[in-house]
Amino acid sequence: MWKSSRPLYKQVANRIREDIVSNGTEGGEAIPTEAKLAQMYDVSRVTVRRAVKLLAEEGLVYSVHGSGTYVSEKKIEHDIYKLQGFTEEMSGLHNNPSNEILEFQLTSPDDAVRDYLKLRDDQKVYYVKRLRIADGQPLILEESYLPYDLFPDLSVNVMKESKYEYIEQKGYMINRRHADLRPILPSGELMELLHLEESAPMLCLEAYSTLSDGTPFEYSTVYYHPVKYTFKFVSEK
Amino acid sequence: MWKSSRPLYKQVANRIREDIVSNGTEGGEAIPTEAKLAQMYDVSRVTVRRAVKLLAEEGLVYSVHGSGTYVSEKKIEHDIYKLQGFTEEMSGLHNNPSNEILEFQLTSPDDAVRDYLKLRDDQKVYYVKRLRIADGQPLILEESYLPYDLFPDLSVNVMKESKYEYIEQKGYMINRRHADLRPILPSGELMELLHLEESAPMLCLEAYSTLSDGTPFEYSTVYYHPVKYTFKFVSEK
DNA sequence: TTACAATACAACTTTAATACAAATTTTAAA
DNA sequence: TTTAAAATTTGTATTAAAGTTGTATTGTAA
Repeated sequence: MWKSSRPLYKQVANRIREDIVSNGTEGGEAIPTEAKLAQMYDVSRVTVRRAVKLLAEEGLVYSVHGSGTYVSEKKIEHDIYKLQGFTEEMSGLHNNPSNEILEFQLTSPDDAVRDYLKLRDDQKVYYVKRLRIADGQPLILEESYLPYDLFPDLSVNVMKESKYEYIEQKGYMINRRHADLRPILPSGELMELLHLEESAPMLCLEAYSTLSDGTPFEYSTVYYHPVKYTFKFVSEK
Repeated sequence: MWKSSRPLYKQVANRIREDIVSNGTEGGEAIPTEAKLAQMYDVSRVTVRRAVKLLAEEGLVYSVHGSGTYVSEKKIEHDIYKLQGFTEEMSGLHNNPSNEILEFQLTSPDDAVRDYLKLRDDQKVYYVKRLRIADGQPLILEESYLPYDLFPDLSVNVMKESKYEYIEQKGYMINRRHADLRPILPSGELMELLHLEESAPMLCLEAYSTLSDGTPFEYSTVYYHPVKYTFKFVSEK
């Protein structure tokens, strides 16, 4: 039944792969348990495990201890840390980046922000307004609101560096970022800060981010330089 | 030929999601209580809670302690990571979608289009200009170029229905879409077609799509109604 | 020696069942 | 109208059983 020319676990891996495709198993769906696979292909569970491990290393499936083995979702590799770095890279302008902190204050949030961050009335937030600069040119204006209770030791120096790096160093697990992208016409202040000559339409991103337990930890509005930034992205089915 | 299924709580989440859509539950309306959902789907309340938590993380619903779980207010959102056609998107929102074909002709592409679609000089393309309408309101203007060689039997009727459905019915596998999103001010023609009163900035998407073998099969420019359409990212870590 | 099989057990997840706490909404009483 | 109690609903915790993956050990055949 089994050729001995190739390692058995590789043959099994190939059969599992074929079956996943031919059955049209969708992303997120579970494949049979290791015990069942062993029975189906008439091999030992050890061999099945080696085969599954191969497929997992390929990225086709992933195993969850105690739960099962699932077919991977075909997702865009989107690094939440680098949404801004992503666009900078696209424009080829990631030279000598820096952050200029325009405002940094502890304040009471307005209702909209309080709502997004799910805060009680007495909770305060940091309001940070910073200009992101590359090659001496202002490219991005960012306004962020961060709950004081989550980041009691937030400082200007932190915001000059990587915000997300700081958050993860504190042991928080970043989970999702919900963002809305919309076109706007720049205000006078915005034109001044980004050194805009003409009032060309530009992109504005409104986002709130959550930790793995669902707690919102940031609400931010980001304004992108109209000429130097277009959003490029690749979506896969 | 195996039974493969998602975890129970994911199935429940999907059923709840479907029921919200099929029942036409409006934003702000409550969904059944966890106890009722558990009874309806014949699962435990724990499972229902996990499912609801999933939907809450997605942003579809939100729960209020002691009160209930409610459907989030929703604009028409365009999830750009889901490579989804307009028809499918709208049918998910039960908005009675339709397409009005403004132009349909076989022509020789200009150099830019020929370059994107990797065509020889003698190859021709369909040029289709269509207005996409939901609930009687024009929402999207799309200009597409499709190679004649790939779709020799393309017709106006096809373009009145779902383009991507047609492509997949022909046995092609859609793979990627490379897109570039940028803000513009609408032209006079655009304002007229989309029934815009004021010259508000709007979004324009330029994209080319490829099949799984890498063949480009479409180049298109899409203009989105500025008020009714927002672009939504959900990035996960 | 190496690859595979067989077995046993550990660690973890899922689901269920139950009880109670906390917040909101409804109802009833004053 | 105001206040207080009751009912409803979501949030949290615990326990338990069954199922699945992870790990280790030993045996077997080429």
